[in-house]
This record gives sequence, structure tokens and C-alpha cells, in this order.
Amino acid sequence: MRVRFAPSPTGALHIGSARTALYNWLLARGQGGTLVLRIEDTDRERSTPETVEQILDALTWLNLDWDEGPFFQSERAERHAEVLSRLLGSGHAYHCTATADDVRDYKLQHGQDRGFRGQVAEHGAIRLRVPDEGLSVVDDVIRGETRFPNASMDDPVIARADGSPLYNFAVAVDDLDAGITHVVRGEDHLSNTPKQLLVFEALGEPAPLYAHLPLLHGPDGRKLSKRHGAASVQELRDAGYIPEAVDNYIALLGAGFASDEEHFSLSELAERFRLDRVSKNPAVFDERKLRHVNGRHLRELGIDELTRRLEQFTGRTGLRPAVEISAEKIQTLADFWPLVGFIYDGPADDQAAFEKTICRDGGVESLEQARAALANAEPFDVDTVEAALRGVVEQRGVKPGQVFQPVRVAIAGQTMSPGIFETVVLLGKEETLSRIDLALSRARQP
RNA sequence: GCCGCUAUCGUCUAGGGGACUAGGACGCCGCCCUCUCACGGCGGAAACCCGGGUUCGAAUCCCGGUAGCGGUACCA
Repeated sequence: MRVRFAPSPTGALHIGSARTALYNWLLARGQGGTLVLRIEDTDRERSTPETVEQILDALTWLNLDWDEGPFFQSERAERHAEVLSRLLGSGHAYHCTATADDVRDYKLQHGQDRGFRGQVAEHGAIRLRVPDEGLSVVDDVIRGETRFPNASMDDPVIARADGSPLYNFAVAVDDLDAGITHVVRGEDHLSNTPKQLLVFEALGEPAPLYAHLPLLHGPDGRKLSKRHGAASVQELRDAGYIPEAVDNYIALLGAGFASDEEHFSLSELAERFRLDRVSKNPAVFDERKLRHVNGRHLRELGIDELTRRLEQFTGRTGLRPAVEISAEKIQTLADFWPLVGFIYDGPADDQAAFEKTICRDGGVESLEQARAALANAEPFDVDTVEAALRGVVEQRGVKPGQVFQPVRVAIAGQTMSPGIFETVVLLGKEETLSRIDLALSRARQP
């Protein structure tokens, strides 16, 4: 089995393409096949070395490796020219000067459901000859047989007037030469498939097996795009999602697994993946569920690995102690710094939080007593700090939050933080007391 | 217009003629846990697009309609 993934490098790796890449990978890895990477780089305006690099980076980040390639469509010009002249010679293809307008006029004359048939010329673009009768049948692994009447298909242009090959031709020749047995791609290619089948037929070669994946949409049911937030793998990465979770989540979007379990590693996914189980319906990308899946994978990483990723994500070092007390509270890498940044950068400046907790009735008194209790806490560890603060609660006869929240806001400058005892201990006695003093003097000012 | 694909809770899905009073997950609501935010636990609301067939029996098979999506390039 030889499987190929052929991204078009016309921008960042779209989430839909990432899923296609993943399914190709799962298919090959699950069945001991070979994964071939082919780059469709002939769109001369949009594909650049940078976009190719971007695509490869994204694949690597997702932990999707390949066995052969990347091969570039543009590097195979000589072979494409050779096949082109063979097809011209055998009469399967012909030169034609017809323009898009000519095709439209032809249809006006012959009916909208009549495919365009061109006049043979000495030069011009090269068109593939489509039979007038019969059916081109795509035997799709996911959808079953879909039939396209040849009569309604236009003779497709397979090379420009300058001789450069077009996608539907080049991809068929490349798949043939690479010995590809399985083509798994987005459903937007389904109606291209009969054209590619015709190329194989003209060459007298068997075509690979095709499987067309349902498309991915945004919450409004339209094609997923930037308007929906993250639309590319790079954006997901920047938003603090980890590859394990992204792989897991996008695999779920159509893999057709039994639904009693849905937390999987890449190798578990490969074990379970069945191409013929893949769903036929388009799916909506739901970032909230990705957040949930990401949280689970994050907590599975372990403190050491999570620290490594967070240090890489934030560009800071020495974060392990903060990771230890906050790992349970974050869903993405991006959630981390807003939660614990105050430990390193000093209290945040949330004026509303300050007024609501410290300036409120009893806030200052609670804080004063907490300060005194913490000053006497020895050794300064979680147990004694907890005992000290709970002592204040008891002494004042209030709810725990009425003591803990003022302390939290004093040391964090915001209403949100890791556990209060752990945070106080991590900060140390000296730093904690000085932050409380600062908050107190600020509260006493008119 | 033409060609094609698809149709189960808001979302992802399970379901392959009787096991369906349609199951799970995310989200939502309520309760519990609780020092905030999370995590976790318990409970709840929430779906078979419509119409015809076939059948003793249809979410499941067939046909039609409708809707959504894709393609319809000398793009990929």
C-alpha cells in the first residue's frame, strides 16, 4: 500500500488539510504502508518556498512524518511533457484554441448539460478527449460508486498553450509514476476525479483507489476561514493547543469511531482507523470541544513535559513551580500566563477586583489579620500557611472567601489564581508580606 | 443553469429493519465538591428535514421534494 498526501502550498496548512494529512498518515501507519508526500506547487502566483516551508513545519508539528518526498510537481516538467506528447500522438488529447467564452457559447448552443468538445487546432492549449457516451464511475471507498455522465463533462484542458501541465493531468501522472494505491483527499476533489480517471484510462493504466473526505466548516456552516478564529494549524499552535490534542480532535471529526471513548493517542488512532468507516457528512469545527480535548491531553503530559512546553510557549524559564500548582487549571498553553504571570511579573492591576474585595466591608481588616498570621507562620509551607489563614477565618467568623479573596487580590492583583496556600508558599513569606503591605497602604489612601 | 455529494440533540457522533422510551461526548442549565478559576461527581433540557412508498414493522431500504455544501478555470 502506497498512500500519498498532496498539500497545495498556497498558504498556511488549513485545518481541513491537516485532517486529510492525518487520515493519510493513519491509513499508512495503521496498515504498514508507505506515505508519500507530494507538493502541488505549480500555482505560480501563490506558492513560494516560504509557504512550502510553512506546510512542512505544520506537518512536523502535528507529528505526521512521511517516508518519501516531498516531491514537487514543478520538478517533473520533463516527464509531463513526454506523457503529453504521447497522448497527443495517440489521439487521446488535442490542441485547441477555445477560450472560456467559447465554452460558454458552445453550451448556450448545445444545452447546459452538454459538455464542451473543442475543434482540433495546430496549437493552443491541450485538451483531453472525453467520450461522448457512457459513464465515468468513481468507486469511492467512503461514498460508494458515483457516476458522472461523460456527455456532460467538458473536454478538460490538461496543459496551457505554453505546454505547462495542469493539476488534473499532472497529479494523475505523478500518482501513476509513484505507484500510489490510495488517494485520500477532500470532497472538493470528487468532481475532479473522473478527469483524472480519464488520464489513467488514456494511458492504459489502472487508477488508484479513491476516498473523498467530507469538508470541514465553520460554525456558520460555511467554509472554515479566519473569520471563525483559528483556521490553520499555525493559528491553533499560537492559540496554545498542543499537537496531541489537535490530532485527536480532528481525527474525531469524521473518523466514525464508536463513541463510547474519544481520548486517543496518535498510535491508538492509527490502530482504530478504518477508511471505510469515515463519515460522509461535513463537520463543523468546534473550538470549545478542542479546548476540552486539549485540557485532557495537557494534564496527561506530566509536569516535566508540560513545563518544557510552557517555557517554550511563553519564552520564560524556571516555570516548574508555577506549573505544579496550575496544571489542573488550564486548558491551553495560552491560559497559563494570565493565571500565574503575577508570580513572576508582580501583581496585575485589576482595579475593579481591588475595590470589590479589599475596599469592601471587612476587607482591610481581613487582610491585616492575614498578614499577622502569615508573619508568624513557621515553617512557611502549605500546611502551616493553610492553618494560619483558616485561623483568621475562624477568628473573624466569616466565610473562607472573605479572607482568601482579599489575600488573593493583594498578591495577584486579580481575582483568579492557583490555590491560595500554594501560591503564598511559592511566593515566599517576604514577598507575600510585602505585597500585602502594598495593597494595604493603597487601600488606606483616600 | 448544469454535474455531483450530503441530511440524527446547538456541535461532533453511535445507530446498518424489531434490542430506540434514539445512546455517548462538548456546550448549556441545576445540584454537590470548593479559597477564585478550573478539575471531578450527580441530575436535567435538547435530535431522526418533509412527503410518498416497500414491509407485520422504517432513524435504518427505495423514490420525490426541500435545504446545505462542492465542482463547473489555459487554479490547485
